[in-house]
Amino acid sequence: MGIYEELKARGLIAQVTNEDEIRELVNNGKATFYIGFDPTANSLHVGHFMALCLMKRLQMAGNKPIALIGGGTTLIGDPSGRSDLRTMMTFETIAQNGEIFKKQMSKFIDFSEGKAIMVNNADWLTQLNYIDFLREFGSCFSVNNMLRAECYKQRMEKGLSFLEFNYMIMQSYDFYELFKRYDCNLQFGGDDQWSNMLGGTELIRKKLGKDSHAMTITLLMNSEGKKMGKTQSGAVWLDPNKTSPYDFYQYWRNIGDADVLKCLRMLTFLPLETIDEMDKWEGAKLNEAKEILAYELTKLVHNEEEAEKAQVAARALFSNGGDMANIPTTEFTEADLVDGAVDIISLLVKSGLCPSKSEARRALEQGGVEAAGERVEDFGKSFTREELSGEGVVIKRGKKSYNRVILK
RNA sequence: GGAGGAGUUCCCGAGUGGCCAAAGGGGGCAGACUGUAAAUCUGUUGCGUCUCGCUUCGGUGGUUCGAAUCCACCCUCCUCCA
Repeated sequence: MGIYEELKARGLIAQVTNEDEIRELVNNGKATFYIGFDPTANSLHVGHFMALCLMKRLQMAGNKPIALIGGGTTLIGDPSGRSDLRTMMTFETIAQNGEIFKKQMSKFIDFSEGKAIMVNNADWLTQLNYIDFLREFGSCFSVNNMLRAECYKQRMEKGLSFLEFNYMIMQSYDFYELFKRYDCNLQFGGDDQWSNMLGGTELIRKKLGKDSHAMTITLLMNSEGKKMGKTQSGAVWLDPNKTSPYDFYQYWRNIGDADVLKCLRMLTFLPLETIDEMDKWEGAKLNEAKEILAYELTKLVHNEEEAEKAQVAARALFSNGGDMANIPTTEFTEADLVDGAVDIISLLVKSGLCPSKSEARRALEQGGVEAAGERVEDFGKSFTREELSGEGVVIKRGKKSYNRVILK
């Protein structure tokens, strides 16, 4: 089975420009492909992770990846998949984010000599001269066609600025530039990028008379049709400071039954046969598959040690096995003590279990708080210096949020 | 440039002088049930020194005892005309 067939079996491929030619390229390690990452935040998230995995798989099959940091395109803002206007980002923020992206990517992709390259489209996009560019490339794009693209259609009602309208042209130009510079013959991207990517292949055909290809990755949706990797409090980040390995592990551990197998196929490097075997599991047995998924992904994104810790902590909290040493902990100091003790509301807020005192009160009222294994309903409950020293106190908010508070 | 319409809490959306911290729905959170799943039912959902106070309805000023609601100016978006 070639890499193309494997990608297909894993459900990663959404759309392709020409299946036969792409299969030929990819299976024989003849593709030089690129994926663009717009540095809109100060960390990569789960959505990017999929693309990184895909790059890695293709790299292992002998193809050459180009990671494109969208330092230039981010100055414009991609309207695809968004219903609202993007807020403009400063040049400095974008540059900083780009640097962070670089570091995070190097963990997954081998960027050593000749194996892969990383480029930043700010290098060429910011050098463009408006009039020259319009004459040279503006003539290649039909506004009529662009407006037919799905990503713009959705925005016709809500408002689309000329700035954002240009995004497609910039992305198309990127592909053209990479094609010329590095013989990049294939572009990958999320399925919402399809129209932008076709813009590139068409531009290359018009300007250079050459064929190039595009392929989109299935967007990771859950069974309810929502993008995965998003939580109420935002994206699931790859940066351990933004999403702790424990939370990362828990995100996958809590995934819906209907989505486990899909995630195992798309995101892990477990052999397909192993995954097909798990496909036969049903009911409570699926919980094991979730544990495997959570462990594998935490290992990939962080490392084996962190995955182990997260698993031990989770088992300690949810199934009375393992030890408490690795559960998320908040340290208090003498300065937090009032009359030698800390009240429950402060503990809930400072440990991050509740975002405000009002909410902490509510949680207590509703019987959603446990401390040291006992339900707490009294607002005035407090914990003394002695209780908080040593092993500390494990506080539980709701069914799944735990935090150990300890006095240092 | 002209004419009309809109901007409300996490999201959608009601509210057109006091009874408004603001209906309803979605989402979130908590409780029950369970498998750390889904579905369902119940409660809850601005902040705080919490039977009370403070801050919110695009922005800034104003009218009024009292403004999300009225007035003025500004900003943003939509529709039609140019």
